[in-house]
Amino acid sequence: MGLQPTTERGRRTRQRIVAAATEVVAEQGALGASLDDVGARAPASRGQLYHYFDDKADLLRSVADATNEAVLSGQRHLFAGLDTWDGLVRWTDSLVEFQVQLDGRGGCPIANLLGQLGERDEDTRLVLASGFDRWEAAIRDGLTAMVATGALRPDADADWLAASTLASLQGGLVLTQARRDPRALRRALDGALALIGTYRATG
Amino acid sequence: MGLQPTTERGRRTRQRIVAAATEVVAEQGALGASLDDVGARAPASRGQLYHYFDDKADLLRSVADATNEAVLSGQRHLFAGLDTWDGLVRWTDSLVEFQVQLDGRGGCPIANLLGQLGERDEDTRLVLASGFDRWEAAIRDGLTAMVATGALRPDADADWLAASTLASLQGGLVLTQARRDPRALRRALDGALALIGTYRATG
DNA sequence: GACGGAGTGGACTGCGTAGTCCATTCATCA
DNA sequence: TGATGAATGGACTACGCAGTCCACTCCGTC
Repeated sequence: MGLQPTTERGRRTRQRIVAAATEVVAEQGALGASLDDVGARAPASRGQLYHYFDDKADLLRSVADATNEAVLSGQRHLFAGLDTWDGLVRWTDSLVEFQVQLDGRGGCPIANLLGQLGERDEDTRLVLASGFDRWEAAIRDGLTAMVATGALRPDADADWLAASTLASLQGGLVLTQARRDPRALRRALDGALALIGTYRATG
Repeated sequence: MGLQPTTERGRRTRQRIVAAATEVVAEQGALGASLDDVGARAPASRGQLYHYFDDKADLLRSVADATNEAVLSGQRHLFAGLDTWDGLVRWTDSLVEFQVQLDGRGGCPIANLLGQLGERDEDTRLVLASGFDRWEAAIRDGLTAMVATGALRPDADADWLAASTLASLQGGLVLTQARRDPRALRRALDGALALIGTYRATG
């Protein structure tokens, strides 16, 4: 890891670089993003880039972390509602709506980075895996609460359902990106909802 | 598209180049694979590369096609059995077992290419989408047959279940790659099986 | 007001890469 | 056997890139 900034000014510069790099990487891919691009976007000079990061791989690790934050913070307000059936449905609706706005472009930024860097940099892979872990945990917490409140039957396995739901979401995003059609995500999430639905308490 | 070979010798050379490129791209990624690497692996000279392909993007389109073939032909013998519950289970077992052998590395080659090229080359995106289409069709055909034989209830929507199952598979592969743990795929596919299972005819 | 360390700017180097070019070889057929 | 077009080999060009280097500015402290 490069030098940590010790002043407020340095802190802002470093963060500006990471934000710019995250954007450029999302647009051009990790290998396609050049340090010249990042420097121009930030803006930041070569000296600044190498003052705060050891090399490009080090910068990309920070980009992975920032990407986790961007994806998860975009859903934070919906995670809280995952402890009710309606909240679960609203969350899926919101994910689909977001893909509609994007015209089915881009897929999941975390998964994209994983595909580009996962087999090339072990540290980056672990960062991205932790993003998925937090995502899955948010779903699991909601489902666990539903079991606790009796909204789901006690035999519902929240761990399994959460893992399976995140997989449906990720796969739905892959197919949506391939086809430029958010209905692929809709159908995948409907599958996940239907599976969870089989554990809804009757009455 | 570059020149099509007119002789048998040329045909073999072109195909040797595509096979080598497909390997190199799988290992290094699309942007990371250099034409020097491909030429060394085939082996083939610069002149040969540019005799059969317009440029690197053109070669990558053929790589996408070859990747589809490689992934789907590896499962062809299992697709035939997708018209029974046991065959469905065997198919999922085989996918998981394959990931165990790979140590959870690599993910889905089609999805990886999509992430790297899908937003940069529309033709390549369409090639990869057709790979997913064929994959989904194989699943759908099996489920449709199960409805026809009465193994699944008539109200089972084979289109939706096939789309949802492929999404679970793709998402399971993403999570498996992130965590280096094939159990992520196992749980995702168990979710897909459980959903299909809710439509099994009782008796 | 000068000292020192954090932060900055940007020229420069070396190398890997995509793509060009052309001379040469191979295979077929008259 | 010589003509022809496909196929081949490989040197070469132009350029973009990661990474280096160093002079310089900023700013708090004594």
